[in-house]
Amino acid sequence: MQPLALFKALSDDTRLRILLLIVQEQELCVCELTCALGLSQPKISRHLALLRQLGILSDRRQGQWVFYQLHPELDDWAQTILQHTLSANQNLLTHNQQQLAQMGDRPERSSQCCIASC
Amino acid sequence: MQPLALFKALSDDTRLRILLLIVQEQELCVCELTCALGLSQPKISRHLALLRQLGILSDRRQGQWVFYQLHPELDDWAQTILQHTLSANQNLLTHNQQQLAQMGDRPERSSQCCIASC
DNA sequence: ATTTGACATTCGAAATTCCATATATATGAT
DNA sequence: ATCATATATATGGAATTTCGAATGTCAAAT
Repeated sequence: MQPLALFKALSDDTRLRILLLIVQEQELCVCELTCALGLSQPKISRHLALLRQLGILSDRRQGQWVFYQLHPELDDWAQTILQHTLSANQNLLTHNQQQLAQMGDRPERSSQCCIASC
Repeated sequence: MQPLALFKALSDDTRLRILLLIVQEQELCVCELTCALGLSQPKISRHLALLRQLGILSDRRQGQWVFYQLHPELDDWAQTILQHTLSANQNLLTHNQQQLAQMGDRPERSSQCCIASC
């Protein structure tokens, strides 16, 4: 991951918030992000596609939902940048986290579920 | 310094290199940057003006030359981001550093000079 | 098979960013 | 004063990015 590519990805408010929220929450689906950011679904989706193509995020489908998380093979330095940006700027996400907390009917995760039924 | 503002500043190759070089070298003047990056003087100058207006760089004039360094009041987290980006991507600047090393007639610094003559 | 909800993609318009060229200013030396 | 060097700014156009609206796709449920 070239520094320039990472910083271009981070130079848009929507993408920056998406990434910091995901760093914070580990994994979020499109509808949760749409709700947390209060933006249209196509807009969120377009930026997620960009972050996926860059190798910053990875996605997994679970039924109707698509969950995004940091790509497991994202360079250490990039992960550190994100982590450090988050912890030094927690206040930025306050409103988004409230929106997420108020959201009803959030989909359940079943990735690390019990053995048999999966 | 808002994260978005910093990342927008870093999302251009010229500005990214300028900043990383300055982090590495502490202080550089316009002609040194022009030489190290192999770009036109107006181009360098325009990006420096932008970084100055954002409060990322500060400048001081010394005779004919204007030297730029990281703004002393730049947020800690921003400095950390820059420092970490540099140390994890030293290879990016190899060519620029060679150009700088080959440059003749580099201006002398006299900021921390002796008492009387200044 | 159809419907529904979640998500992705396409397209043209609008906004932003970038650059090259030209020009202006400041300093030091003659 | 004048000239050369170093640096700054202004302008116009090209290239890139972003967005909204409409449309397409996929999976589960009926």
